[in-house]
Amino acid sequence: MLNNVQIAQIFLNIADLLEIKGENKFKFLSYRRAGEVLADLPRDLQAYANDNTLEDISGVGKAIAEKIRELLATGKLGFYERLIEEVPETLVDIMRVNGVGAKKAKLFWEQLKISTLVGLEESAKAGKLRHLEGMGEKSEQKILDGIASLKRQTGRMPLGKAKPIAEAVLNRLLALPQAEEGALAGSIRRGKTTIGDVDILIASDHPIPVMQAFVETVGVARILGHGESKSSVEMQNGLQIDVRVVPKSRWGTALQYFTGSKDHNVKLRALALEKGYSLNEFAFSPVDANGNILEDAPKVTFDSEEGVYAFLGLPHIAPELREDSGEIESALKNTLPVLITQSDIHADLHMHTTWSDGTLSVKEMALQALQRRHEWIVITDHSRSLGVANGLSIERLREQAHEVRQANEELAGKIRVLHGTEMDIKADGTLDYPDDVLAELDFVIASLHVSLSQPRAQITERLINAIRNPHVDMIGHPSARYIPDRDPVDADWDAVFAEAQKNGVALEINSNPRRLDLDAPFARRAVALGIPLAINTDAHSPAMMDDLPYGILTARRGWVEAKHVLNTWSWDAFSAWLTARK
DNA sequence: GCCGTTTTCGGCCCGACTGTTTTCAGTCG
Repeated sequence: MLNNVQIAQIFLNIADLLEIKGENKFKFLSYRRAGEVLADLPRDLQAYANDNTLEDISGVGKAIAEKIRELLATGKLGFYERLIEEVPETLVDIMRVNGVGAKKAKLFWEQLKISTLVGLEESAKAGKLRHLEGMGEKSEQKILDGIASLKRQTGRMPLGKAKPIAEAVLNRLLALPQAEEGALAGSIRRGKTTIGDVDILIASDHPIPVMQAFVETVGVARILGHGESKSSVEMQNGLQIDVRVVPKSRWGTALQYFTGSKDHNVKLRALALEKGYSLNEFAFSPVDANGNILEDAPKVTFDSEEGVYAFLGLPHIAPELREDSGEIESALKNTLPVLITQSDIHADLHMHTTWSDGTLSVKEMALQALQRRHEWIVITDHSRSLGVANGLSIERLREQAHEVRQANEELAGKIRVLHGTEMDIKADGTLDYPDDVLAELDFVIASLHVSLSQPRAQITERLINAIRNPHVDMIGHPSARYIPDRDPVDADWDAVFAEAQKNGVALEINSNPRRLDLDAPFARRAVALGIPLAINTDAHSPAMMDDLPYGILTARRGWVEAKHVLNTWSWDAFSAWLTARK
């Protein structure tokens, strides 16, 4: 059976092929939008189909819902098969080359019978492209550069890797005397799990020297564009960075605009039009009844984002929510969530020590946690079957209890240290410690680490079996994905969530930027179902304790409030929750 | 093809940069 991502990809391909065909713009845009939405759903499309709620998905109407049903039922789509007989499917690869869009793809295909990336590269090398209308030597070279770049690319970069690079570039630009203000915008500011390219915004009345400094930044491999107020570069590690410079007086509209997402902005502009204004990155411009800008009328500008939203009659919408997934409707009704912030967290329920594969002792971890103002932590080393991580035998687990007790005595009044485990859910579905051992612990995490490619039924059964054990308090990194190398496990998440809801078992949002698991759409679903969450670092070293901001970003993207998260609660509330579970 | 607190029909965002042009189309975000 096709999964959501595969079905989404088919719609994205349809969009590209329809665009090449010259089909109505809004038609192919609808397919593209559907593709983008489907890739990010928190449930299987089959589940929506079963509930008859496919058309409740934003961007999915009657026609696309019908196509999804056909794909689910047969694994094929007649419409798509007929389309790729007309337009070669491989043209979508050509459109991935920087500088090649639908029109160029069509041109190469019709004039030179080029339908593959290899064919495009050969023709460009042979100097055949330059003679086509609208093409020249420079465009031909640009295409060759684009193909080379595509070959280097390893896909989107994890947030945790891209963000520090982006911040370093931003700080260099902010050090320039001409730069008045600067910020990361785009998907990094929204906290997306993976980053396609980096957007940086600088406020300055002297953009040219800022642009010059940017394209000369250390680590730049290639300059993709270099204008007065906008430039793009490709870094040596393949990351693309775009910088825009705007005057300080327009900072608010510009930061809003360049933070996106595209769909969020489209909705905001529609809202602006209802109020008689056209909104762009510079200002609100009054329009006439036909939507034409009144050139003589004064434009409205804002130096803060709050001003932009207020002008539209909205409270400020946090960047993490700006995905057009209901945030504007919610803002209009004044029912936006009060999103969790890092300062709400005062505990960490998942951390490792030298007892298994961590780098510090129990007390040393506790001292590190204390430095980060935590009130309590849970030591959760690996369990016995995870040999590669030096998992604890029952005997060693009991010895560790003594060390935890000792740390508590030494740190009394400063921080509480709880004794827990990150216990493996074994391949056969059984748990790694017997119930009587689990009963001795303060907090029990159950996690998947092995046999992650099992079929759906088996993975689901393992998770559900763990949730049903009365001693299990939380499922750690539930999908076990590892970005970008390992996909999430294939499970019936509807069933898993239902079981967690029934048993009051918490689900983790793991802050490790390679995990970020639960992902935001799943976190949002957990909130809707009233399943408690915990945002933990899974720290194996003190440095990893500082990954917490990534977990917070993910939670905020999932509309999570502090009250939904166990480690924001007071000690009394948390211990009462634990006691009630025992 | 989708969508609706004006609408079930008639809208659907818009500017910078590039390379090719002699005034603009294509691409991108």
